[in-house]
Amino acid sequence: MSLITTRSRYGLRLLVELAERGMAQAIDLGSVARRQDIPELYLSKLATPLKAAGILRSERGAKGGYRLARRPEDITVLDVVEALEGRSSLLECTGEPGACVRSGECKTLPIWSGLDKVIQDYLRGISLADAAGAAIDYTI
Amino acid sequence: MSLITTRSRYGLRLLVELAERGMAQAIDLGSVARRQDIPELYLSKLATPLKAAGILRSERGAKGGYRLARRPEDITVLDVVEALEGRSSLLECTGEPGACVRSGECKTLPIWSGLDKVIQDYLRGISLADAAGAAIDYTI
DNA sequence: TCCTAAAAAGACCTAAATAGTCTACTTATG
DNA sequence: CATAAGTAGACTATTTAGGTCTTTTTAGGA
Repeated sequence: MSLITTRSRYGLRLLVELAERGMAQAIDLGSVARRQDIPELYLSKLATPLKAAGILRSERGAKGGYRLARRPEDITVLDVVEALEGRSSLLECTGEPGACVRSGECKTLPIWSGLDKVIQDYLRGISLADAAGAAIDYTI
Repeated sequence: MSLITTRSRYGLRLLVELAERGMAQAIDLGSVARRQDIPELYLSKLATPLKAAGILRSERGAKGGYRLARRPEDITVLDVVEALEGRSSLLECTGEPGACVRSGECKTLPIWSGLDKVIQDYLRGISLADAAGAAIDYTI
């Protein structure tokens, strides 16, 4: 239950690179892996859920590779994180109702739910197009 | 590198209960553990870093126990999370400068730094007094 | 048509973090 | 001085994260 693991971090770097290179041609993972210093076999495992989420399209065979399935403006960082971390919520107790028997009386649950919302709102507000653009200071 | 583990969740429940019961009398962990359904031995291990962080005070001997070291209004959820998770940042690559050799060129780093800030600002904005009060909807 | 480059799929492995337990010891109050 | 409490540290189990290996499938080009 880690919020941001290397899955999200590697995956986002892959997608930002694809966004930068445009959607015209398919790009093979090996070249991305080399440029980004990410193990190719590991990166290839991240591609599967990204395809399932409708973020990537793949083309097999020679001259094959990956390209974005949608425009960079239409893919948010939240889409990527959810596809790769495989859950919508960062906490068991806020995820499914009934996960915690105390949820009715628990005074801390709203705090974690609120945190969840803050995180999701932030990640939803950044698109791949934003990320691919010039270095932006999101901390302001 | 998990953002919110049972350490933070259990620890916050302990502190909220102490905040609710006031600072007048020391409260023993055993009774908190029973009411909150938390293994007492595990809870007792969380007390140590909370003491070190100046959040809890302990009193030994018969009629001993724990009480808050500061007023509930002056303890934020961020204080608690940092004391229990033992780190200030949720990501290696944003934590220490130089942790990632690519940080100069990395287009995704500012996104994670911004996330870090958003989370810290949120947690810093909630005090134990807030949490102990009536159920608040922090998601609004 | 065969060769090669690329994705697909799934088993497998290792290390680290998390959650929790056990035991022995120390301290303070009634 | 008995007892209820905290202190300290080793120990264990489970899960997750990170990464690797192998085989198969697909498509383009000489």
